[in-house]
Amino acid sequence: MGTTNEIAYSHRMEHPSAPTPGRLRTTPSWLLTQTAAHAGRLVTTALGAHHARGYHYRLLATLAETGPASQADLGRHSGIDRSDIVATLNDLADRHLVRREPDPTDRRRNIVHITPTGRRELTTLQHALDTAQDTLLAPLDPTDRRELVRLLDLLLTHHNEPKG
Amino acid sequence: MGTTNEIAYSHRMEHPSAPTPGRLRTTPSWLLTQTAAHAGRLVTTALGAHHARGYHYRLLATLAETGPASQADLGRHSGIDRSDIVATLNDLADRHLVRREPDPTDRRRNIVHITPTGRRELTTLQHALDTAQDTLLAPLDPTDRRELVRLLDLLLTHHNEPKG
DNA sequence: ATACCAACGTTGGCTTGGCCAACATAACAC
DNA sequence: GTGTTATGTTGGCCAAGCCAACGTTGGTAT
Repeated sequence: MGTTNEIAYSHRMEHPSAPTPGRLRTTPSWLLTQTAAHAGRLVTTALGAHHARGYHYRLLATLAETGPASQADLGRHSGIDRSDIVATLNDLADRHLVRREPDPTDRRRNIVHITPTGRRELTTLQHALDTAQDTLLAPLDPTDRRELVRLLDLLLTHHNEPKG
Repeated sequence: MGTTNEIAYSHRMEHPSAPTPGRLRTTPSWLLTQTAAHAGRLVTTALGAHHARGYHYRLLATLAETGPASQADLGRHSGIDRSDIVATLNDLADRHLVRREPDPTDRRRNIVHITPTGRRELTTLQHALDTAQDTLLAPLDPTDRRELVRLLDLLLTHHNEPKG
């Protein structure tokens, strides 16, 4: 525990690359956030090539899966805050990837539709993302990839539905 | 591939909690960023109770491991940008957890020392973080935990040293 | 019916983490 | 000496994730 790490440091050391710490390399939260950062960079780059961000893809994907939905429902399904939904939908609507229509049965709600153009854009983004996944998982064989997905899914499921 | 997902949606559906999408649940980058978000919340909360943020802990931990170091070296070891190092060190120095001294052999550099108080604070933060790790990994048995760490470490190592 | 409360879309703002550009100073290489 | 590189620092940007508030509308209880 309270070991005093008075390591004699050599001034003029020439670290070639980036010698990563030791404590952190076994800290799950550190590993998660760091790998997530790498993943995020890959995804951002992949989507950025098509002028999209993570929220754009997430909303299009959610919309394609659930069908037309209210903004509140979209938020619940995609895990995006109501307020961020608004801004993202504005972007998507400006590019005609999405259409807002009033819900005749509830004048508070908008029913959001994905347009054919939006569906095409989603396909494009999906391809870009698939490539990014491959780059991300490059060092893992198929078995390890499935294992990783399994473990992460376990964590996500557990922390999403606290139930009690 | 291009399957048209025209799912008939039931207006007035009463989703109790948050029905997560399907495409995303098998997308590694999504799983990573989402679990990382959960991890981040836990860490932020844990550290926040002691008025610290991630950068504060990272710097203190790095400092304790490497011993006194220049700010540039700290940045390289911790993976934090030079400019962010400055601000974080300002915070830490204000709370006397860290001390900046001029490097007599190189007047550009500061040699940053962790103070005894800083070391105590680090221990406190470490405890808080350890607890957070347990909360994070709650649904995983020891074998799965080791497996997760192994896989994430593989990814991190691969993406950190591109070698080429 | 009236009063109350909950949900919706929207606006605006805030925080973390991660970047990048620029600049003055200082060290180093030629 | 000239030019290049490293350092600390300032200031700014972006994406993701939040939260509070407000006006409008629906539903519920009285």
